[in-house]
Amino acid sequence: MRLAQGVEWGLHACVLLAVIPESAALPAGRLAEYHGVPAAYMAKNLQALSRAGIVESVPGQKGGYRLARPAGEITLLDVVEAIDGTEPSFRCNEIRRRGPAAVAAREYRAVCTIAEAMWRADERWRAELRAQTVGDLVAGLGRAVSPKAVAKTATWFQEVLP
Amino acid sequence: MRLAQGVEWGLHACVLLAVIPESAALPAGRLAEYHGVPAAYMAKNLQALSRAGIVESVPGQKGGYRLARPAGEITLLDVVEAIDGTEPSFRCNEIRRRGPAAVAAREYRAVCTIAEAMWRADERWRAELRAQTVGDLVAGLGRAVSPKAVAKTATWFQEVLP
DNA sequence: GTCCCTATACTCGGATAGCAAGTGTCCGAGTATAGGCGG
DNA sequence: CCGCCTATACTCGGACACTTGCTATCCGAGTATAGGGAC
Repeated sequence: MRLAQGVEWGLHACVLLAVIPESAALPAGRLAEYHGVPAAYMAKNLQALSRAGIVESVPGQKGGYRLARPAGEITLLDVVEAIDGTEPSFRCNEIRRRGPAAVAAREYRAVCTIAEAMWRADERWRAELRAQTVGDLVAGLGRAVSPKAVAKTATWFQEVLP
Repeated sequence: MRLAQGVEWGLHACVLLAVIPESAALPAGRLAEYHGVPAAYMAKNLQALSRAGIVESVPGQKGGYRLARPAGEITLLDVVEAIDGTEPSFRCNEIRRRGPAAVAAREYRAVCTIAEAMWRADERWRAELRAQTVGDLVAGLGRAVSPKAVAKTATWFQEVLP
């Protein structure tokens, strides 16, 4: 089970968008440049975030992307589901209804016990992601990233932000 | 993010192996037949379970597979990791170290905040799977599966078990 | 000097190839069994 | 009648094609900007 690569990029992009001035917008190319990833693919993932209403796009020259709502109201689950999809990781194919022990469909009222257990674990995973927001990540940034990196980022901002 | 198909089959297979007499062994072909799935692919997954020490194989004629230890000591996580692998769903590529804001490797002592959050969610998922055993599934089987299906399974057992 | 218009350059958005991993399959090595033979 | 031996048939185990979905890319539609011209 592997989460899509774009989830990592989407999360980093959201964090970066959360620390720029609220009125400014950062184009996909710049976001890709900052993270050292292919611009075209980063753009694709940003489109997914846009469709989900997490970021909003500003068209035209000097346009780009910015957060559609405060970072504290964007959960990690929002970002993950926007890029990776909402369906649970475990998909029940009801194989219990096949083979020699199969009985009439009427008999299968209770949900498959195995699927139930797997979906419960899935829900735990989602609950944890739902409990944390992009704002929390930004708040914890001070102790996690070195002052030098902060300074270089600030310099980069002055270059790309008008 | 999609869990491998084989996980579902492996779990169902373990449940079935848990309800047959302890000394008996069920070949891969029979397990596949019971669940209505391709025999060759079911065999592949059983091999993974065998490598992980969850089931043990009995070679030769009248051979097959049986649980390597009591069902109560086989967690769902054991089965999932045996088939789907043990690496976490989120893979951190350290993209923070790339691009114009990158600094010396020495500065990145703290783990990436985003990866930390994702891995914590992953651990919640694993903890939930670790808390439930194949034995628990078997215990809950009585209320989940209809008496008719139980009867048909018993009949099938009499055909395939010597 | 101010306002309006036009051309530009930049942006996003969706449609299009490439590749890796999961899915599905096959055949060979090994072993417990069943039958036959000899004592 | 009993024990041993051999041939058999069945099992698992690993190596080989194929398909789906993620990865990566490109080009067209749309818009705010910047510059120039008219008043």
